[in-house]
Amino acid sequence: MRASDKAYATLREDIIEWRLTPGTVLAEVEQSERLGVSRTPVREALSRLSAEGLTTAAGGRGVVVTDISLEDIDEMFELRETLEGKAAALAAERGEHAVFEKLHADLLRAPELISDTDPARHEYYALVGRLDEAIDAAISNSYLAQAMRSLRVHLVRVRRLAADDAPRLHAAAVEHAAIAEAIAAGNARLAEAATTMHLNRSLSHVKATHSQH
Amino acid sequence: MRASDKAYATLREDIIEWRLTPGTVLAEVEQSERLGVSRTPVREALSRLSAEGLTTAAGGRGVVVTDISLEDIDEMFELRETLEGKAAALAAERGEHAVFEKLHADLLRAPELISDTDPARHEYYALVGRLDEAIDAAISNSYLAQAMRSLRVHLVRVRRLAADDAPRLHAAAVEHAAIAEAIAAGNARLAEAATTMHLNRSLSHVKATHSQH
DNA sequence: ATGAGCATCAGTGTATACATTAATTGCCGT
DNA sequence: ACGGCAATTAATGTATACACTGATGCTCAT
Repeated sequence: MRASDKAYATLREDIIEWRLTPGTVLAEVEQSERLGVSRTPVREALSRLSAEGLTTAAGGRGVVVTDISLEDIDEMFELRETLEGKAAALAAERGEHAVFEKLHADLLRAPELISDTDPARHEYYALVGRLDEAIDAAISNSYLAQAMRSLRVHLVRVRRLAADDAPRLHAAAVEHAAIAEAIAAGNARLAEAATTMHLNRSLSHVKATHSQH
Repeated sequence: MRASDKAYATLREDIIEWRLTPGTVLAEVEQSERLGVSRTPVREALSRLSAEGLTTAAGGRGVVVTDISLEDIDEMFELRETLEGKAAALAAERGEHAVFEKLHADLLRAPELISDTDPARHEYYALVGRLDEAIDAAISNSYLAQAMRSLRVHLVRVRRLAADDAPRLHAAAVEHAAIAEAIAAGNARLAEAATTMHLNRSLSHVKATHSQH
């Protein structure tokens, strides 16, 4: 593994997990010492992070971890609704029905995964990730897929803030199942509507839990 | 101006203007000699270009200029329709009407700019650029604006291929004017429809001129 | 003659020394 | 005492030397 990859992965993880909080300045020398590599791979890593929007170049004086405001969350979900709504519709038109029928069935059994002892809900999130990947593959549009991937990075940060509880995850699984079902049925408008509903409920939940802080 | 900025600007320009054709490998030492800077800023520039998608990292062996296939153009316009349609609708809801009334009036006078002697049609493209900027500002959504900016880089490359002729530019100006008018009227659905029409006509024109080669 | 293995080389990956810039602090003048 | 200018310093920006990896081509053995 290249040193720049290591630096990038570590910093990215630290930012997404909120160990590095917004406003923190990431100085090259400081991070190179912390990560045990030289400045060059650190520069490369910071450059990649800034391109993703996780950090922002602060005019000559290092890069700072990007903040996420309440308006940011609204904006992100507005774009997300546009992109994922279109993606769901395209998947309904172009996807393999069998793939989404399988996902639909798996998602209906998701409560088993949530009631599991794993506090991080790895299996549940892996299943939802499989739905995302299936949609990505079905749309046959690398530019749209790329736009969704860029956005997902920021959404993961938001999710870490929301602290999904079991009731919300159960409801979300049902919503995901509805999306998969609509795609499997080849119903583009229904798939888009199901996505819109799911995202609006997610946003409401995020804002509700966020307002408690 | 920093050396890395210079390297980035030069390479970007060369790729967009098709002086560097798809498949060309950009070796660090080679480019550093050509641009008169050391390898470090060249690396930085290539990194930025790859993040934008203008180049693709070819597994350890340098980066290559990204190709644009016919399918790519279809995919780009599919995403563009999604993003710009939404943007036009939001601008109709949130924008300053006066700004778009002014743009509407200016766009109706665009034929004067096209019949001008300037072969590059700087003034015309500057006017269309002002419409884009006005929409960007009106939507109040930095994530959506960012997604459109990322896409525009690739669209400029496509436009260079299409070689817009005067008749098409006249028609496009009318289409742009219709978008500005709908936004000024605060009619979101009309603005989205006008955008859809414009983009479909643009795509047809691009594909028509492209198929001649 | 052909195939496999080794050696050479070209290229990127990393470290570090040096240049440059911008901010902060201290001093001087008013 | 306050404000501005200058010097210092700490950070990034750049260049370059070195390391390492992957590829290509040559040689030797079968």
